[in-house]
Amino acid sequence: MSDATDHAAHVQTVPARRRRPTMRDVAQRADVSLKTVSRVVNDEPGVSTALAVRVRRAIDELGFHPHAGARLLRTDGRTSAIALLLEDVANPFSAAVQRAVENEARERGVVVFSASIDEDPARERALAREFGARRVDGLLLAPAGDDQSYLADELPSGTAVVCVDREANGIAVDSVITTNALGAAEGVRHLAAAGHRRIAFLGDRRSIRTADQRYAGYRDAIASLGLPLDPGLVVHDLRESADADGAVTALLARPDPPTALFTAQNLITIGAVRALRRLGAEWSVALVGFDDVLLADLLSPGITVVAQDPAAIGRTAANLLFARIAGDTSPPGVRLVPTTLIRRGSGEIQSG
Amino acid sequence: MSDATDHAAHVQTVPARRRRPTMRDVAQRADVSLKTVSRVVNDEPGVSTALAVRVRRAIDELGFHPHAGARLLRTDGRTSAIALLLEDVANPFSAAVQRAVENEARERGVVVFSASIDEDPARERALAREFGARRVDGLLLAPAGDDQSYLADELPSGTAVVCVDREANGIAVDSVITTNALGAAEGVRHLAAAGHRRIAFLGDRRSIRTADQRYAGYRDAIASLGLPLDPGLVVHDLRESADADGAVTALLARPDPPTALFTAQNLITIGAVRALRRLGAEWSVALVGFDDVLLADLLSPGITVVAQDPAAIGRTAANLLFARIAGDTSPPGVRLVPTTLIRRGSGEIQSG
DNA sequence: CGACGTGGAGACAACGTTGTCGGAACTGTG
DNA sequence: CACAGTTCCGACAACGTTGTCTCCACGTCG
Repeated sequence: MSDATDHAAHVQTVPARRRRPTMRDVAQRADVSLKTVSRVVNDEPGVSTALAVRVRRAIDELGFHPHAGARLLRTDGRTSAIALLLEDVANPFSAAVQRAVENEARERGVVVFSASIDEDPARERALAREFGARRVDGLLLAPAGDDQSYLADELPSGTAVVCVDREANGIAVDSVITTNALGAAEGVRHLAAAGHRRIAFLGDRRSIRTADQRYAGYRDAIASLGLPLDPGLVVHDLRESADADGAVTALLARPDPPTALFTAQNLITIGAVRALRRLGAEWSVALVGFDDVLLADLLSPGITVVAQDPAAIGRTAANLLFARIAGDTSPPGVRLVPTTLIRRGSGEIQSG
Repeated sequence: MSDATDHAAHVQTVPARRRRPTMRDVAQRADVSLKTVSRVVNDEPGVSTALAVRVRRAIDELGFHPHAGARLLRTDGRTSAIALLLEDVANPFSAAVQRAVENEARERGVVVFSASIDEDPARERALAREFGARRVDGLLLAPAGDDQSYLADELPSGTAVVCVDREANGIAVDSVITTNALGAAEGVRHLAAAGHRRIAFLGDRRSIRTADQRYAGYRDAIASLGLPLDPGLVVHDLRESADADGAVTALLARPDPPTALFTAQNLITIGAVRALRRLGAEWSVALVGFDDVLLADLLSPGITVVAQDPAAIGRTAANLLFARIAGDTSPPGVRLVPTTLIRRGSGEIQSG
């Protein structure tokens, strides 16, 4: 058994803290001027090979590392860093977006600061300020609050901003969002096509713009299908899996229960599935969820979903941001990323 | 339908790029000295209220934002930033670790840079250098390569380092890791307790230390149970879900197939489940997976797993790192985070 | 042989901030 | 009124780096 392998051999201890060597130290050791060291470090021309070698040896011997902050100060250029503010990096959707952004950033040698907002507008603003002070080149933001006009105050002018997953409000910036209303409507119509007339809606807080758009899609689809909109079948404000579980349990206990469920967010979908299982109703009540879930295909029945494309969202947003950083000044707009209906069984259960 | 809501009203355009205001500009406008502005910004004593008000108004009018880089340069203090280098932020395990680290960092007003290494040692080193140049206070690293002695060269002296999920090699730093061998052994013994004698092992690349430790646990358990170690039942090098699917298919096609599977990583577990389903063997072949999977409880049968505790790992590692940053110089060591066996059905299928 | 590039190298200032110190304007005391 | 003690404020230097300019030692060409 070897959970903690022995690594006493070849250990190189981290040197004790001391003043970090600077270019001046290198210059002294190599017996050249400060500027010559700078030239070598930046691969500027105009240094003879002999000197360059001497300088490089001094750099190695001293363990010199250029100070990115000082360089930035002098050049006042880009920091080659962007900030990514998402709802919660642990949510699979956010994680996929983050990964896509990182891929784009990597290609450009840009690093990514990331942080979770947790649906807290105050935290959203504080984080924006924080990263603004660090002079990020751009900010990718999934807004939690309903007004982002504060960005004009908190961000140094010149900081590019692109919103992901949700639109910004009160400020003119690009947004990249899922076709929430269209996708939700498609999911609802899919259920109606299987004969369902009593389709429940289970959603997150309506203050979340995407949640509201998905509800709008539900409402529109119900109306265009000529079905009555029964407020008793609509539940908002579900924040976590367990809330959805409870809501489904309550809905199915009604005298006139729904025959189909539309769950408007991934954690809600999971809670609903749990409830249906417990009630033994997974094969009698139809279900379509918004946003895909890992393993959804392996359940019985498989979960039919309106899948988002987080990778496309992240990629598109990152590209827009880098274009802005590079100087693109075209009028900002909204990019829509389409959804895909994936049939797996739960959404094809017939009514009655 | 309203996926793109109209936000033409109340739009406040981002000002065009211009020189960002500095303290000097503020000083000029408020008709005070540069230093007085500095005092106000940092809430230092020794400024009359009247002046402070004037300065603050000037700051607002100009939209001044302190330059974190310049401040750092002067104080040569902490950057209040740490870097988090994980295998892949999109993997649920990594995402959970990241989230836990972020929680700890948030309490301390520290921001987190994060990046994915993707099992590429060269990238690991490049990222370490990158963040070192940005003078992060500390580095949280899930090493991909098998030697981290390069850290002594790439990192400015004084940068704290703690390894997560995997131990470092060639350098004396703290590590926080799961009890991989013990956990794997427990999973295997659990299968043996259900009467299985032919238990297959499916694992990732052995170059990954955790993968190797889990295999060691498997081997030790098999030996201590007095079972023969059949090399034909051991498959390494499974990199993704599909690889595992193929491996299981091949194993079960053998004349003497295993009656139980131990899958040593979450994606491998998923691939194995897919294969079992396709072969209709999910109720006849037992399965225990290492690392938990979302929705594992809703499958039929539920997937029995040896669950890791990524939140505890992240929390512990972050706390260790902050202690080091604060000056803790006690000898570095390895912290082990225990696993938990969660019985859900697939691991309790009896042999024969 | 003199004027002229040309390429290598260094001196100096500047980026935006903060620490140190010194000075001016008050206050209260003998 | 002289004096010390406060309180408030500003001049200056420094942090580590890079842009600009200058200088010097070459060779080269007319």
